[in-house]
Amino acid sequence: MQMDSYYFHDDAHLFAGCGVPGSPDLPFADLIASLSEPLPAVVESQSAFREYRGVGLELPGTARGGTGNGINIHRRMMGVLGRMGPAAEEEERPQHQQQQAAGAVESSRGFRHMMRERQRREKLSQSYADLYAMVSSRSKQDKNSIVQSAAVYIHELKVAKEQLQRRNDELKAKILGHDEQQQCVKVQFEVDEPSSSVDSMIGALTRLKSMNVKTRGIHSILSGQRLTTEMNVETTVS
Amino acid sequence: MQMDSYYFHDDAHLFAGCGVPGSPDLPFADLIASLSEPLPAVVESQSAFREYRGVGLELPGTARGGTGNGINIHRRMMGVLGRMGPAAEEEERPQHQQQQAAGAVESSRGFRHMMRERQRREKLSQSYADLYAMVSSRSKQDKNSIVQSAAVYIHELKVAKEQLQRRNDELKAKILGHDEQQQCVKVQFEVDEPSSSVDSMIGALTRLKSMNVKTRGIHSILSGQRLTTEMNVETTVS
DNA sequence: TACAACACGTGACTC
DNA sequence: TGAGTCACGTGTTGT
Repeated sequence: MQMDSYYFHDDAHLFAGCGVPGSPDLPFADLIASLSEPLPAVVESQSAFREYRGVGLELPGTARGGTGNGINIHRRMMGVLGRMGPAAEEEERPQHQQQQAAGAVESSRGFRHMMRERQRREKLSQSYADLYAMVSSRSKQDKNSIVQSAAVYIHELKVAKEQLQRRNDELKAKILGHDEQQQCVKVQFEVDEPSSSVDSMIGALTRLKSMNVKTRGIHSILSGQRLTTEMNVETTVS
Repeated sequence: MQMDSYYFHDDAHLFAGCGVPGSPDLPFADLIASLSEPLPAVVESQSAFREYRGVGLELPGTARGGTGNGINIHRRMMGVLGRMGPAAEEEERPQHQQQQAAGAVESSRGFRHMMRERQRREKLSQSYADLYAMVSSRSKQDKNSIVQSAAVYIHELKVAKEQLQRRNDELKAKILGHDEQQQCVKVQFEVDEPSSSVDSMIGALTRLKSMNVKTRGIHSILSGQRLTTEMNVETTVS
């Protein structure tokens, strides 16, 4: 008898989504959807897993961790071969406490393992959905596209951020006059009525300063009613 | 007899990685590692897949694509129930060409399916490795961490890029004088020798222009040897 | 010891 | 029909 070894526990329908993968608007949330109609308790195939890890021969000589991967499949095949024993379906066993406890332990272990894996998959699906929400404009809904698009998107964003940062620094340097392409020019003008023009010039200088025009030096000559001022201000070549 | 239904083809060891998942420096490339020692041809379990998709009952009444996810597990369970038939292990069959061809087709189909799935997994692992190279500084190596870190990283990069873009626009507006916080101030000065000062003023204006100081208006009065100029220039309050 | 993470083969489903 | 994708349960390995 060919057993499919699917674990259809009675409580499994509380967790199993078995969703529609190609659903276009719910990409990876099909596991969360709870089932509406209760299953009428068709099978109790827990006993089919009684021999679960029954003849697990261990083969401790396999060097784990490295390049020797071919041994693993051999090992597993040997396990499959060794596990080809009697099926032991749901007939009454000798009710020794040891066997009962062992069976319960084994069964609960497998069940917990399955549940953990199911939760893990669900969590991963949620992470996929979250990531897809970030790249949905440039990616398809399948996992590979999501991961690839995320990688290229992160790369693009990194590059864009870097050159934006550079451009920002350039602009800031331009404003602050810390550009190395700056030049000094002479701005020369004269005002009369220096008693009042001083204030106006100070105001003008203040304005110029507020315009981030940095003055390198000021040479002023007050002669009579005229104030001749020569400023070295920094400017930049465009 | 319980059959595990693992597909251990003879050529399978050419592709099967069976890697070490927790290898710390090769996170997802363990599939690529080829096997060194050839397996000495232990089993030929192709005939175990002779009844592969033998009793696939279809249940066409299930509305696919939507919220009806509970039907799927029922359907699959019905499939499992219905497939609990005679096993048909490796005994000699009547060698009809039709059955032979069918068996070859089925077997090769299952094998190709397995290979495709293996390639798909390998591709996905490569994508994971690529994505991990993008987020390796802030993520662990497991899949869930990679996907989650990628999501939050993309979010952070988006936010950073946006505010960098905003800051950039602000700086650009500050430079170009397109700030809405700008004010007009009067810069008033006078020069004599207007015949030569025109050029100097033009030069000064050019310099001011090259400094991105935008002039709103110029009012010049030439009286005698003096040029009185009043400019409205835009400036910004800090 | 139990748990977490993974790769695997497989059936279901979609296009 | 066939290729592609997915979720599933399972065995294995590292912590």
